[in-house]
Amino acid sequence: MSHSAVLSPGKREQTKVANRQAILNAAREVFAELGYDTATVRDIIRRTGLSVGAFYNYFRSREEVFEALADDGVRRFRPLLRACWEEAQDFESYLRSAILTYYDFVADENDSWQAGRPASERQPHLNLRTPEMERVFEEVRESIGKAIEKGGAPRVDVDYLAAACIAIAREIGDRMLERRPVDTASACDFAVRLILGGLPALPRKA
Amino acid sequence: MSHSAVLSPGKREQTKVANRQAILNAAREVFAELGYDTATVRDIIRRTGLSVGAFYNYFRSREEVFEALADDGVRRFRPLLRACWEEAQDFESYLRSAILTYYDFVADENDSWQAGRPASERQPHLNLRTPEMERVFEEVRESIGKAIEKGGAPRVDVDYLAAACIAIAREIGDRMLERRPVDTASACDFAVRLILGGLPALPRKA
Amino acid sequence: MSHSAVLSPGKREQTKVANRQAILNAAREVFAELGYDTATVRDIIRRTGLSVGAFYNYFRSREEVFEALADDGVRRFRPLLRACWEEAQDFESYLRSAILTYYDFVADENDSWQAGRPASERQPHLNLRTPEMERVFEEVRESIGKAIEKGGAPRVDVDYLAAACIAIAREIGDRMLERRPVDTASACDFAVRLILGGLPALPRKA
Amino acid sequence: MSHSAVLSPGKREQTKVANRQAILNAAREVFAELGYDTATVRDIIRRTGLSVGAFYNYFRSREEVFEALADDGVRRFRPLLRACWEEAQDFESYLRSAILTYYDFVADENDSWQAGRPASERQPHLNLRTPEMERVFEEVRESIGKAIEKGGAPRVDVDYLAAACIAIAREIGDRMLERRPVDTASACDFAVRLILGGLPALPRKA
DNA sequence: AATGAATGAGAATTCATTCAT
DNA sequence: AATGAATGAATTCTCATTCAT
Repeated sequence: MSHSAVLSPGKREQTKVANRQAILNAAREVFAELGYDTATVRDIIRRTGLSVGAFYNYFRSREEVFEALADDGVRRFRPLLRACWEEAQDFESYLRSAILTYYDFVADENDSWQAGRPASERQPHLNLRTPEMERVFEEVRESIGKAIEKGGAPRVDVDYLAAACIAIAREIGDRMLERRPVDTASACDFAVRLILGGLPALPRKA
Repeated sequence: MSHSAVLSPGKREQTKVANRQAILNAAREVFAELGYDTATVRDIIRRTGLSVGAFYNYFRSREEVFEALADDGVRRFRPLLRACWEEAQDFESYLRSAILTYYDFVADENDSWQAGRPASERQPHLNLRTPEMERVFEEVRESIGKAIEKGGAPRVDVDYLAAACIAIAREIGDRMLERRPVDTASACDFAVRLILGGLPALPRKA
Repeated sequence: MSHSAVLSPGKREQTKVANRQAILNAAREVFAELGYDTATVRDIIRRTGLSVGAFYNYFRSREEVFEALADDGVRRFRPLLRACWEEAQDFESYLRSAILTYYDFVADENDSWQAGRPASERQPHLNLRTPEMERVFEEVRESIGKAIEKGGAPRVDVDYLAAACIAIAREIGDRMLERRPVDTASACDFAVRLILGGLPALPRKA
Repeated sequence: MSHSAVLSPGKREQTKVANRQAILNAAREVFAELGYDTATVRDIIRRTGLSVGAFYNYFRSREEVFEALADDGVRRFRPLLRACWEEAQDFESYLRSAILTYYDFVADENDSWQAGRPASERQPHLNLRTPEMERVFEEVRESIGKAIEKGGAPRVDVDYLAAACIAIAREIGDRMLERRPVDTASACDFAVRLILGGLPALPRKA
């Protein structure tokens, strides 16, 4: 309902782009709510107000929409991440800006998913293991790997460390989204301190 | 023919309990290999030598077997975790023994899934996001929360911290299982040091 | 309706065989009435009183049932044709017995398709281009080829001749089935005379 | 772009009549290549450079285009056949000219379907059971019937005979098209001799 | 007229679950 | 209990046809 673009207003081209986007948005939602394998084409189009047939005008298969979704995510995220990399002076500053960028990104996505829907329908436990997010994470993992190698602690098990950083960032991120207000700054601070100094370095609560 | 559960040799005298266990084991395997949504009831019973009908004698639905699987995991894991708790002197010793216990547990599960199957059929990337493991993690999360509150850093954001510990332990655990030989001790060491002291505390590679 | 075997009577094995046969029969009918490409799985199972699912218990795909149908036809027809071959003294006697055998065969098939159905539902124009019949014809074509080469007119264009014999036999056969009573003997006589002596050799009508 | 039927060069100034003809031609091709049931409306219009919508300006349905195609075929063929009829002195001369006319006709159609396409894309087995050809055959059948009744062997089973003549002509015709070079004269000779004198009358090979 | 996106009925196939034996 | 055939709703995808532009 909320996305039904369709039918009358605007030029052909506009509708086309809008419909494609409506399907992508719906797919993002459905996938976050139902999980990758459970989400069906009908689940997706039901939210768009379009017909099954229309779906296949925009995407050749169920697979393809998830591919496109993933591409879409990285395409928007990659440049942000690259900027962090280029502006970073050391590992810490890179880590901090990368994680914050990620948290702002997901907070934003989350907002747009939840937007315009009654509190009763809010999805508290969005599944962040979307194909979109997986791609974003591959991106992050790689850049953390490079940052570690370049920046400082070279004799450490980089594979384990990158995996752990991702895990921390992702998990704290999930929790962050469940709190109100969503506070990306302090979540980021927590994650960075944990990675850099462990338990003793964590911020004390008031 | 018609009245005994035959087919796989050595399962000749399956009692009711044994059949139930056979289904659980098969389900664990199938789920680890195929993933929750992809695994079908027929995939499961095929490995047991039982019939579809028999499946429904032991479990009311496909759902239920996964529920039971989860219960089964915790039932076996909980006592081990409780022992850690009771023997622990401080947060560090608890953390170390809890994580090691978890790593030994999954390494073991993994072994038994892979046992008796040709190297060519080994599943390198078992899916550890089984319902079983999710429950085990809830258990761990809770105990970490309690340990933190009791043991040391009281003014820290416990929810974030427990989540991060879990994330680290789990992710490092996943990576550990993909290496040969599977080295639970050093994986545990890595995880504990990261949690307690962050990057500077990590073990250096030779 | 007419074929619904199903459900209660008889042993499991009996039902199984009967159902498989019911599907084959229904497929033969449907294909004869609707043509190969138009016939759907639902068309077939509708006549059996079975469910879609049951169809896939017996045949792995829509393709497979048509394969099986074709096999089934040849399997029954081939031995009859072989007998003609072995008993034939010359090309004429072979031709005559082969064509008669074929006419008896299709008359029989036709009977069983039409059996037990009200006159109003009789299908006057059954499509004999079923996969079944195509196979039968390949069989016949080959044997005519061999008979020609062996039996007599060696310097003739065998490929053209065999094709023409088949065409004559098939087409006269089609017409024969539309007449009442179905008279295989005189249809066969007509075809054989035409092939062996052309127009002048044809039987005069009373 | 938006107002002229473009795409294939040389079709720039398509009038209504020309578009209609373009669709018919495309349909003939597509049907010969793909078969009646497999050919889709989109297959057809793709070759014309027109749009789906345009198709429905010229034909009310997929059915209708095949109807029209059939009509088109007879409309072109009927006068040729009538000429044969009028010039024929006896049954033999009629038969010979009618069959030759038919062979020239199909050889021609076949040429135009294959024209301007690389040898690699040649369709060796064009489907001659098009609605167009079916109509042509009805035409031929009828005229053969009349020729027989008028010309000579009156006491023969005309229905069987006409059917057989058609069958021979058609089948030999199919084979003829698969040979190189396409030799309509000798194919016609073969068919006529077979009809008029049977096996003994056939031409001997060199 | 021409365009091509939208529609939705219908196709093949899968699979959890039931039930007669 | 055990068996496995039967069921039918649900899935992905296709395609003739309609209709707003």
